[in-house]
Amino acid sequence: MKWNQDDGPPPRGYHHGNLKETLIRAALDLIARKGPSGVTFAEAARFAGVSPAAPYRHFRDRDELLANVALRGFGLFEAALARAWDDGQPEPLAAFERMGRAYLEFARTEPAYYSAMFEAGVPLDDNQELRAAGEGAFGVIRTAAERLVAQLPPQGRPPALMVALHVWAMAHGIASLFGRGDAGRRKVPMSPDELLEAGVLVYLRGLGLPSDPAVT
Amino acid sequence: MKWNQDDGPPPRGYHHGNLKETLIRAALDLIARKGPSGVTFAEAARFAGVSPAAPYRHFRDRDELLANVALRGFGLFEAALARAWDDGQPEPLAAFERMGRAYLEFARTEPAYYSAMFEAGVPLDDNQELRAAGEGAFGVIRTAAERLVAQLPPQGRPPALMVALHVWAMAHGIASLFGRGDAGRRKVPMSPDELLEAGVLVYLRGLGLPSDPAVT
DNA sequence: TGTACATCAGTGAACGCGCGTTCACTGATGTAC
DNA sequence: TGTACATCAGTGAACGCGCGTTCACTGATGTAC
Repeated sequence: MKWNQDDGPPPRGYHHGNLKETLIRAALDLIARKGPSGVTFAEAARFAGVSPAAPYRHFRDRDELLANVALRGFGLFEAALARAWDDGQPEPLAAFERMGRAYLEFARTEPAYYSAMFEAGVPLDDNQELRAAGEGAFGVIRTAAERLVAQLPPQGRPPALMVALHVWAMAHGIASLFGRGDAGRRKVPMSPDELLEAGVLVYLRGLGLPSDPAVT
Repeated sequence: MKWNQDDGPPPRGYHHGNLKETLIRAALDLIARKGPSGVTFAEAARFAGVSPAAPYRHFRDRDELLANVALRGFGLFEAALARAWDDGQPEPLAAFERMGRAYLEFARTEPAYYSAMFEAGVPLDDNQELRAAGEGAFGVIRTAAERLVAQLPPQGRPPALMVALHVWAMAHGIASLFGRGDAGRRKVPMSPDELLEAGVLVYLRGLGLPSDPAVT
C-alpha cells in the first residue's frame, strides 16, 4: 500500500511526484494505529518509501504535517455536514437530525481525521488557515441553527450561536465518549446515533420546537 | 519542587520513601506541560530525583503509571461531583446546576487529571479497577438524574440513564472544546459555565422540568 | 534488648533503538533563448 | 527544435539525543528469636 494514490501509474524513479499527498496519508494511517502522538516524521517517510530527509521538502516539522491533516479533515467534515443539511430540505428539523447523524458518522468512519482536528492539540492560534477551516465547518451547524431558531416566535428566540454551540458540544461529547471503536470507550445500552438524536430532540423541545403545527 | 509531599520532612538517603506518590505527581506535571503523550518514565524519574530504573519498582510501565493517575483522578472527580450535588439539597434542580459547574471547574482546575481520565487513551478494558472508578464518578450524575426524573409524572418519564448520558456528553463536550486554557481551544462569546448552565436548562425544559410548581 | 538475616527499594552503568535534523550531493524537470 | 542552465525534489550518511529496559549491586528497613 505504498503508492496508494487514487489513480494513475505508480510514480517511480528519483522523484516521488506525489510525496506531500502520500505523507498526509501516512500520517492518517499512523494516527489510526497509534493516535496523534504516534505520528513521526521518520515513520511517515518510511511508509512513503523515501529517505528520512525527504519530508522536510514539504513540511517544516511534524506539527505542520498534522496541521495539514487537520486542515484537510475540516474540509471533508464541512462538506459532509453541508451535504447532510442540504440547505434544510425538505424540512429543517429532519435536516438537522440528518446532520447530527452525519457528524457521528464522520467521527466513526474517519477517526483519524477527527482526532487530528479535535484531539491532536494542533495549536489554532498560529494557523489562521486552520482556524478558518474549523470555523467553516462550524458555520454549517450555525447556519442550520439559525434556520431552526427562525421558526420560533420572534419574542422567544434564543441566540442561534448558543444553540449551535450546544448541539456541537453534545455531538462532540457523544462522539468522543461513546462514538468510536477504540478500546477504552465507554459502553452504553444505546447507540451513539440514538443518543444524539434523542438528546437533540429533547433540547429542541426545550427551545419550543417544533412550534409550527404545519410541520409534522 | 522535587520533594513536594504535602507535609512531613523531605525524605533523604538511599530510600525515597514516597516514590510512588512522587511519580504520580511528576506524571501530572508532565501531562500539564506536554499532554499525556509527553509522559516518559525517564523524565518522571528525573523529576523525582531517582535513577531511571527506580520507577520499575512501582509500575510495570508507563501505561500503568498513567492508569494510576486516571484512577486517582476519578476518585477526586467523583468526590467533587458528589460534594456539589450534596444529595440534591436544598432542591434537585439547583443542586444539578451546581454539579454542572463543579464538572467544568474540575476540568479547568485539574486539566492534567481530566486529560488522563478522558483523553490519554488508557485502555479501560484490561483494568477493572479503573473502569469501576469511572463508573463511580458517572454514578453521581446518574443518581442526580434519577432524582430529577422522579419529579416528572410517571407516564412521561424518560430513562434516567439516558438523561445522565446526555448531560455528561454536553458537559464533556463543553469542557473539551471550550473549557480549558490550552492554546488551540475555540473562543466563544460566553463562558463555559454559562454555556453549560443554559444548555442543561433548555434540555431539562425539554423533558418537562421543572414540572412541580411548588418548586421555585 | 540485641543480633542475624531476609526483604525491600533504589543505584548506576550499560545497551540497543528510533527519532529529529543537517549536509553536501545528485538525478530529474522545466524554461529561456 | 535543440541546447544550456537553473531549480526542484529526493539521497544517504551521519550526528547527537533521550528513551526503555536490564543487570548485578547495595544501602536501609523490618522481623524472628
